Amino acid sequence: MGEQRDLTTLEYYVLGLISVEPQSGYSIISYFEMDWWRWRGSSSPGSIYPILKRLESQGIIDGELEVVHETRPRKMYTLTPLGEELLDAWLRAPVTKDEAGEERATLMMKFLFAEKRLSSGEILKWLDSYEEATSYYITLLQVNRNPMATGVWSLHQQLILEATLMELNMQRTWIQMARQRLLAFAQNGS
Amino acid sequence: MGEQRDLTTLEYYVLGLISVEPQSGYSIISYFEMDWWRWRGSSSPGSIYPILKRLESQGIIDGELEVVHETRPRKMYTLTPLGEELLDAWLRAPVTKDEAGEERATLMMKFLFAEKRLSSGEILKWLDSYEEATSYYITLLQVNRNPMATGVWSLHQQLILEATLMELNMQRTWIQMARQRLLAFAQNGS
DNA sequence: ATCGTCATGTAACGTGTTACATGATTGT
DNA sequence: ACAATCATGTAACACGTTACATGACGAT
Repeated sequence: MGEQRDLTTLEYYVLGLISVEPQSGYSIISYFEMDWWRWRGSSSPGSIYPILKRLESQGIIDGELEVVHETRPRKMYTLTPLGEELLDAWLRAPVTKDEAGEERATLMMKFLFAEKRLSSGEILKWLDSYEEATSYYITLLQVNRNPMATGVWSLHQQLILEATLMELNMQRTWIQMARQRLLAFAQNGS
Repeated sequence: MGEQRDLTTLEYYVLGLISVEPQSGYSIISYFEMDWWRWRGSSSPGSIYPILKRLESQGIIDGELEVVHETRPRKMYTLTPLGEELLDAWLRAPVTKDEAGEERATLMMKFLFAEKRLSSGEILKWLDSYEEATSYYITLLQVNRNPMATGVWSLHQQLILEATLMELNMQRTWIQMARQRLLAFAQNGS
């Protein structure tokens, strides 16, 4: 108990994977190697096994040797109540302005794990905060866009600003689309 | 000289800033604090000063105390020929498939510093490689998109795939726009 | 006189990377 | 018999973060 230090993104990723179903160190590493939706970081044994030890010693996950039948023994980890609490708090946390500007990969990761752990109401609330943070950034950047026309910014700087704005607008469009799909799903389960 | 170790992204960032104009440790830190186009990383004295020492000891940058007039003394760094060579090689390197999927911020940083260091021909070639890498990813993901319809993917997984595709398409659109603007600029300097 | 800014540094720390080591089981 | 895969670990290292320390100069 005592002070609860902040977990790293990688640690939350591990928690998320375990929350979907119990995992061994090896299965977590394999998952990172598939890497279907672009999470940066190779995550070799050198990071995963120490993380599992760390989380276990803090009572966040619980590992026990699988009953050996047909296959080699492996240590399967599940979330403890504390682990569930930490993960859910992290998933529920509203998106801040800073997160909207960077780290889309992390946000998508949250969104992925939220599917099975949060209620649709909570997920919609989270999307709202995401949209708000994104909109905040868009207006902020558009203020900077004016001097852009007057030649304060170089050509490349202008183009980079343009790219950032395009990305933020894309994010907003996606959020709206996601919300509608979630609502449609909730209504007729299609 | 011996083996030339790889520089980190942060080190290249520092090189880029110095290439634009000579910098002191303090001015570099201030630049990071402005942070106008979203580069992740606070970059406090604890990282910048060691980097400057490291780069200087390797003959990549050259620092000398500014002649003191009116203001306090500070160590201003410039690129050595080796430093210019390393920076330019990094800027010129074609975008790989991996970089296209992640790290847009780093690519934009390259694009920023390329403005003053590469010829427009080289920049256009770089954009071509960027587009190729992006297109590669788009086709790769669209293959994965089919099973999506058949219900292998969960709703959230589908949406995340959708977001990734939207981002990649946005990047491609931006690349094409950037190319046209660069060409227009080269022709009539508007 | 004192506060904020300019300016440079260091020391402890945490975390992820790289590389290595081990060994059992399954497939050919 | 041998290679590939499953499975777990550790030790050295590099890098960035946090926090601290120092001090000169300019403004109020």
